[in-house]
This record gives sequence, structure tokens and C-alpha cells, in this order.
Amino acid sequence: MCVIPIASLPTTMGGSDREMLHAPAPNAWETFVTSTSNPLKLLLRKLETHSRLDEEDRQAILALPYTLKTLEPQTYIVREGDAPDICAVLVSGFAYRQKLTGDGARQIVAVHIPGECLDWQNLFLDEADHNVQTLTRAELAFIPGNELQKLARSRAAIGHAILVSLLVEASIFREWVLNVGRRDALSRLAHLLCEFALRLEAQGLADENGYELPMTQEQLADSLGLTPVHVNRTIMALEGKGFIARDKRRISFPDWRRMRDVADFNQRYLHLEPQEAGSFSH
Amino acid sequence: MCVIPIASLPTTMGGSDREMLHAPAPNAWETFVTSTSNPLKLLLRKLETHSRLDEEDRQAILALPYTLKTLEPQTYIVREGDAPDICAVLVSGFAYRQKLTGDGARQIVAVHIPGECLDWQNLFLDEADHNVQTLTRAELAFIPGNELQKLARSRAAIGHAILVSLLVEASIFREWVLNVGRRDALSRLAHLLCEFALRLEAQGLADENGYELPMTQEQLADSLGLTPVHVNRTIMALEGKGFIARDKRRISFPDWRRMRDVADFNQRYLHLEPQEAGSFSH
DNA sequence: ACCAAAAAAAAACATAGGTTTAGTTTGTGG
DNA sequence: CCACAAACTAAACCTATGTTTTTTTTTGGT
Repeated sequence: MCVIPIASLPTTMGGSDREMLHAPAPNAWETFVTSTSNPLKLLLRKLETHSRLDEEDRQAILALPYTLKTLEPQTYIVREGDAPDICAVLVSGFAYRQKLTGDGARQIVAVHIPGECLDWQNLFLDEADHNVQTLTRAELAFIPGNELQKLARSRAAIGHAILVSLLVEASIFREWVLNVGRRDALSRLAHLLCEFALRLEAQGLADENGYELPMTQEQLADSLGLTPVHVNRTIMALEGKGFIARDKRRISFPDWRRMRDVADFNQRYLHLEPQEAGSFSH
Repeated sequence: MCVIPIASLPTTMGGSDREMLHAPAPNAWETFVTSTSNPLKLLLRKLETHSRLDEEDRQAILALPYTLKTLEPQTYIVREGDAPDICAVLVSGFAYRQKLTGDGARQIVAVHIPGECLDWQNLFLDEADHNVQTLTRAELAFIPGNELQKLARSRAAIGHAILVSLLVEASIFREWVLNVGRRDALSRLAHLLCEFALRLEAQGLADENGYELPMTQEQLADSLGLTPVHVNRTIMALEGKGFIARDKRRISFPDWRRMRDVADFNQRYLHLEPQEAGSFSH
């Protein structure tokens, strides 16, 4: 078990603020934000990996008002017991959901990548049942909860897309229960790396050269129900056997087919259809 | 790992059929069904443990049309890959969700009790990503998927209640990841037994005398990521130390406080508020 | 480019839980 | 009420992963 001294962790949101934008006429927003394009584009892309939207739906999403903030690594976004009323979309960087046992052991129960919404799991419940933290430095677009609900109600396809996203998250939780409960360390780690490959690729953040994995081995351990020491052994075994190649924190897959096999990986649970057909999807 | 020979398992739905009831005027349905009262009452009770509904909502739910079927133990209700279009509510008996690894190890990812709907996790996705089976002999009320969707759309409180039920299920998945990933066998099993206590009590199926647990030790093992042999060791340890008492398959808790402590059990993740305050909720 | 701190790697040793096999009890259908 | 199968209990042994400690490498701030 790997005990995190809670006191030593950074506390709640400190991050640079920007003014609230009520993103107006299409194609006018570029001037307001850091990145060269609307940060909500990735949210749109995410929704479209699971559902079909028409042009009006797309414009409606891109026109949502938001506040952009940059948060330092390990900043809490939601704390267990909170009553969340906003909705944060990850624009860049990574985040994770986490629960602690009574004696301080941490289990990461989900890892989020750009384009994903961090609050749907809590938004409709009275109090949060787990913590959400940034993993790396991250930019978040905060959308007022009621704006999103309004949109979900007025445009059925968007409401449906949000529901599907929620259900896909639930599907991933189930696969994690299986992964942690029934696979040995080697396939377990391999499985997680495959999941990241597919999800990142769907968001345009991974290709045949693999992807940048910004997690420490300790964080991987906490995602897998293992020890940092054993994750280290296991990651080196995966590398030694040629299932993965590493360069700094970039992971790539010399032979995806073999990788998928050790990982016992079947992408069905990710429900990636509406567009797609990338390097990893076969 | 505990390998289930798939070929030996019973296949899809065989069970006694009854005609479709379009349950009409309130209080007229009793004549049609086995039990002395509307089987949808438990669904209503379930929804009301997480959300508030008014009298009209209640009547609307009890007036839903359904077909009642009795299924034998281990009957498949949904199979991975299916495109489900009905919605089954568990009226009596137990059911579970399950996934298999490539080499046949089984992980139970959820256990369902009377009043719970078995298909919300799959209904809005194109294909099921896991299997759902009865655990015991069970009565199911099949509600046409579109009837429920119609109701969810026309009555916001019901739509919200369904969404909350889904989110609570997701919350339970997260707790299971934590349980399997970070608790040792003793607290892990204890935690599961506590969860059942609370959930069954909320449905009126457990009291200070505990509850009937119809799971074999093998099924418990598959829910906990353990071996049947070790579940046996552990259950006897819980009994030996006085955390639980057993009589046949009835489990009771001589000292709930101590039980909750070994289990590291905090009921927050079950989101049981709107009514409640039973023997276990303190 | 340098330094401190964090992360990764390595090695030796410990243990919770897995495996195998066998005996006993309980439940169920005839 | 009997017989058979399923479930449970038991015990001996094994191994994947945990623990602890030390060393090396990488990272990030100035």
C-alpha cells in the first residue's frame, strides 16, 4: 500500500484567472483565448467519438460560455463531500479521479485526457463521493452547470451525447474492476497503456509513434492497485520483452498486435465508433 | 483465478411468459400479477431512495406497462455484444453484471437487488460491453425501452431520478475499484457485506437481523478479485472474530460499529438520502 | 549549466493470497 | 426420504506481489 501524506499535497484551486467569455458569433472566439482555436473543440471531438451531432449541435457547443483557468499539478478540482455546481472541461493536460481508504492508501479510479468533462459524475448528485485532481499542469474551461443543462434539454442530440459519455465512463470503471480484480501485473499495466493509446488517439493525441504519458510510476501503481516498485519491475519487463518502447515519458508500441494480446485488450468497452479507424483500432 | 467453463453455463432466457399488461387505472393491476402488489413498487422505492418524486410521478411509474417473467438461476439477460432494446427491472431475486478475461477468469462487477433496473447501463449504447445474469431464480418486469424514455422525457423528475440512479451505479463501480485495488481480503469482504446491508435495507430487505445472502463463496470471490478458497478463509475469520454471524445463508452483524470499522465502510458513495435512517445508517 | 528534489532502478527479503487436493456438509430433484 | 451434485471446509505448499533500503537518473527551478 502506498500512503500519501495528505498534509503535503497542494490544496484547492490556485490558478490564473481569465475573464468569462460568452463566445459569440462563430469564428470570432479565436482572438480571446491562448490556443489558436476554440478550447471547446476537443470537447466536441470527444462527444463525436461516441455520438453523432449535426452542424447546429456543433455550433451550439462551441458557443458555450466558459472561463479558462490554468491549474498547477495536483490541484484539487472536486473534493469528496463538495456540492459541485460547475462543469470543468479539460482543455490541455491530464487529470484523475481518486479515492482514499481509511488508512490513506490511494486508488486512482479514472484518468482524464483533454476534451473530457470532469464533473458529469458529480453534477447531478448532492455531494461528491470522490476527489478529482489535476495530474499535470492543466487548462480547464469552466462552463456554468446550468448552461450545459439548458443545452442538453434544448438539443436532444447533445443531451444524448452527454448521457452516452457518462455511460462510457461507467463502462471504463467496469473494465477497471476487471483489470484490477483479475489480471496479473503484466497484462494489467499493458491493458492500461492500451486504453490510453486508444483514447488519446481518438482525441488526436497519439499516433503510430505512441504518446506522451505524464504519469509517474507511483501514479500508475495507484491506478492499478499495485506498488510503485512492482510497477517498475513490470514496466521494465514490458520493455524487455519488446511490448513497449520508451523514450523519456513517450511510450510506443513496436508491435501493437502482440501488445494487445498480452494486455488481453478488447476495445469494445470504449465504445469508439462514430468516426475513427486509426493506428491502434484493428 | 477461477475459470468458468462457458459451455456448461445455461444459455439465454428460458422462463415462463405472461401476457403484456398495460397496467391501467391505479389499483387494478393486483389481479394480474403473482405478488400481492404491483411489482413496480420496488422500482419506485429504489428511485425514491436517491431522488424526490411527487404523487403524479409515482402514479406514472406504477402505470408503466410491463411483462413479468420468471428466470432460472444463471440465465443470461444481456450478453456482451447484444444491442439491448428492452429494460428489465428486477422484481425478486438477485442478478449480477460480469466480464471475462481472455483466459476465462470471471469478474463480477455489480450485484443487483430487487427494484433495480438491469439495462440502463446498456440501453443507450449500441452494444453491451458486459454480461448480465440472474444470480438466483428471479422475477423480472420487462418494460419497453421507449415507454421509459417517453416517461423520462415528459416528467423531468423521473428523468432526473433515472440519471441519478445511473450515477449512483457509477459511484459504486468506483468504490469497487478502490475495494479490489486497495483493501486486503478481510476489509474487502467486510466492505461488500456492508454495502449489501445498506442497499438491502433501503429496499426493505434487511433489518437488525441481517439479510439473506444468496451468493456462493465462488461468486463472492469473483466479486472481490479473490479465490474461493481465500474467501472461505476470510469469511471464517470474520465470523471467528465476531464481526459477522451466520445461519445458513443469513448474515447478521453482532456489532455493526466494529463491522463498519474493519470494512473501512463509509456509506457516502451509496448516496442514500431522501428518506432513510435504518439500523445500519449511523 | 547547476543544484536540489523527485522519480526510477535495483536488490534482498517477507507475506498475503493462490493452488491443489481431499474430506465434509448442505441443498435439491426424484 | 434418498442420492447425487454443489457448496463449503481444511491443510500443505507455492508464488506473485509487497516491503525496505540504497543507488542512480531525470526533472525543474534559478
